[in-house]
Amino acid sequence: MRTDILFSSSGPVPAGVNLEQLNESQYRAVTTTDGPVLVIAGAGSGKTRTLVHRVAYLMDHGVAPENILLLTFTRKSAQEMLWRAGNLLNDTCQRVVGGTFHGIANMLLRRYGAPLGYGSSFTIIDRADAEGIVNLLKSSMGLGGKGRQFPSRRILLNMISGAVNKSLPLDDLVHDQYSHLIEHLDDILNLQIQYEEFKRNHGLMDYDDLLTNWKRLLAEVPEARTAISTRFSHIMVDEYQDTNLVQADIIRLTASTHDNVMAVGDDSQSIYSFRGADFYNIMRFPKIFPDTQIIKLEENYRSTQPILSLTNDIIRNARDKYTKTLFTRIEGDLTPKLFAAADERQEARFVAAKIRQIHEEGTPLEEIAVLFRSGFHSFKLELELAAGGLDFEKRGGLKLTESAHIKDVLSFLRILINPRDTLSWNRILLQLEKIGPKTAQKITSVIARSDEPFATLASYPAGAAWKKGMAALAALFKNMQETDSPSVLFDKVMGYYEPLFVTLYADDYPKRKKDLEQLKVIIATYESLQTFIDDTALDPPEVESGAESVDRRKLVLSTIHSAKGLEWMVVFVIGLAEGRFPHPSAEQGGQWEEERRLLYVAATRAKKRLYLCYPQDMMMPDRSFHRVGMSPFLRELQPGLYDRIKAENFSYDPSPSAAKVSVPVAVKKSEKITLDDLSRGSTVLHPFFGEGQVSRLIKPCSVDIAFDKHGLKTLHLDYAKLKVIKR
DNA sequence: GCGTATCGCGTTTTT
DNA sequence: CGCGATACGC
Repeated sequence: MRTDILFSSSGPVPAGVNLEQLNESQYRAVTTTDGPVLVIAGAGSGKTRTLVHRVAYLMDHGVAPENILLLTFTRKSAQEMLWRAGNLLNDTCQRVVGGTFHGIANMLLRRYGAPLGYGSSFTIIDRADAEGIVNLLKSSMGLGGKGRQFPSRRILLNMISGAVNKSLPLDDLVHDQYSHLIEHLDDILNLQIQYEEFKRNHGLMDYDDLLTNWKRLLAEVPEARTAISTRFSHIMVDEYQDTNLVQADIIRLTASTHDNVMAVGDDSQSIYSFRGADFYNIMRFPKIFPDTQIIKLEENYRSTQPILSLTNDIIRNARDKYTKTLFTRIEGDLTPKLFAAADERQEARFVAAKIRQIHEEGTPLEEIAVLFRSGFHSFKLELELAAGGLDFEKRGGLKLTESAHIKDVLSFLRILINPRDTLSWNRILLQLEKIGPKTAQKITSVIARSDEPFATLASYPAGAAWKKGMAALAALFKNMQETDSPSVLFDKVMGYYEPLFVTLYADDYPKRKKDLEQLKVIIATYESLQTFIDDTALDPPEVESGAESVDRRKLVLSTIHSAKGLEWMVVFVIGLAEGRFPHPSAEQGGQWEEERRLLYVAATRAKKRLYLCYPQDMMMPDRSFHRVGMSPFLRELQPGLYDRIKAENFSYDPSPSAAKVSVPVAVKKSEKITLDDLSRGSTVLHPFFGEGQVSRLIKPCSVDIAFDKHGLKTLHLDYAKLKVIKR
């Protein structure tokens, strides 16, 4: 057994182990084996590293991997940790049980049979499906008519799920957060009842149900509680500040026989209260688990001091927080920059031009990110980047499983698992000619009530116009019931769907076709259709064709929420204007503080350079233009912590699309320049900086160039689009 | 008159 | 993408 290998200064280092150094606090956290531990960790303090090492440490001290439960919020982060722990031990950690709260809930509920009358057979529905149900119910209840200001289904769903997660009656919640909706309270309560009933009748479980059922399993079935609690002797929870009350209860109950819980979190990064996360959970942890050891991780391993000073100042005015004093030993002195653009267009151009410049100075594109509050804030920038030929990846927008054509295909498969899945039936029926919402709903309601749904479909009295379509559909399902291999089923669905698909999406058919091919690859890795369906609802796979994943040198555009836990060398935060950040509806009410933390999360993603940008002239909801100031969070900052960039000091090419698109193409086609093509004193031409002389060659492929107009720059030859004028 | 097809526009954040 | 308003066909 390798013992104490994890703290590099205190033990022997076995060969082949890629050891990351731990500091003293991290080491203490890693090596505390029994009893509750709360780790308060600042941004970039090596939380993940600490958890990874702890998994390895426990296994090294005789804890069987299957007794370790690692709870995270995204599957990606669970996978990353297990992979790194496996590396550390020169072994795989596949037997460690690591996953998302929802994934583990699904596993346990199927194993023990879900309480609440579901049995062990249910279909997990994602948020879009839940919205669909609410919409369906709204129209059947006659709500949302023309003149009435009934709240949108998104708000309704947030309220319903908020009530579950916060264990509050819905009317309290409405008083608390949605006072402007109080006149609709009766309708909302009624809708909630209908929604719960609908799910139960159709064997559908949403995210909230997964958790409440897990909690009830633990709380109400003593044998299950004992079995689960003894099975998982060590529980670790990442991002504890993002847990809601139900999740906190789950953790307490799961640990009921041993209290071996280690929770890691940063109260300053709590940004998910809208989905029930309770900021005070992390404050309460020591009370829930008496004798908790509290360990603080205060050293920052990500950002330079100027960035850290600015982010500390953002959080300085927060109301409640654990006091942490973050420090760093990372060197670097680039002060964060603040750019006040005239309007959105100039903001977009500034960011695009600056990205191009930084990229050509040698920073790879995948080390640059642009962050914003809401998905649509980046629209202008997306246009600008596309015009300039810069490749980017947008996150936090549409997921693969949210695009219409993928949903279509999944619907067939989901019906096979759960023939009473009304939403999927609806979707498929609507594809047929001459069947609209009304007809589809009629057919669906008959099918859902039937004991033999497929037979009912085949014998449904079809109208003359759509008889043929119905017959084809019935034939497909008859055919599909002959096998249970996921990839064979997929092919059968495509045999039926492809002709429809071509006419349905005639305009962008090839692009969507690629997505479907990708889906086929993913589905082929599954042995059971059930697992595939669950996974796509819980954590949709990313859209990434094989070719792109090899060469993924892409700039990232992301909502701040989707950027949590990640880091980049260079980060731009855009749209930091009044009325955009904080979100307008947060201005009164309890959301204000959370918006501040959101800005904190955004700014702490940056390692070396941080740019804060805002447009001074913006279109308002009523489509008029108004002059606005910078976000109130920026106004609070001490002025010395950032430099202002004046708009007039930054010139940009007024016609980027014509000039700039042609340059990269031409350079790509011609052979790449290497160090052999250059020597000291060579004259080169750069599309942005103009002419300059090479002053120094840096192995393996960088050069210093003194530009006539822009001074000395270090450029990376793989990225800079240089032309040699004189060797 | 009911139901289906079509076009234009606005969009908080999401496991 | 999805909603609402409007236009067309049975």
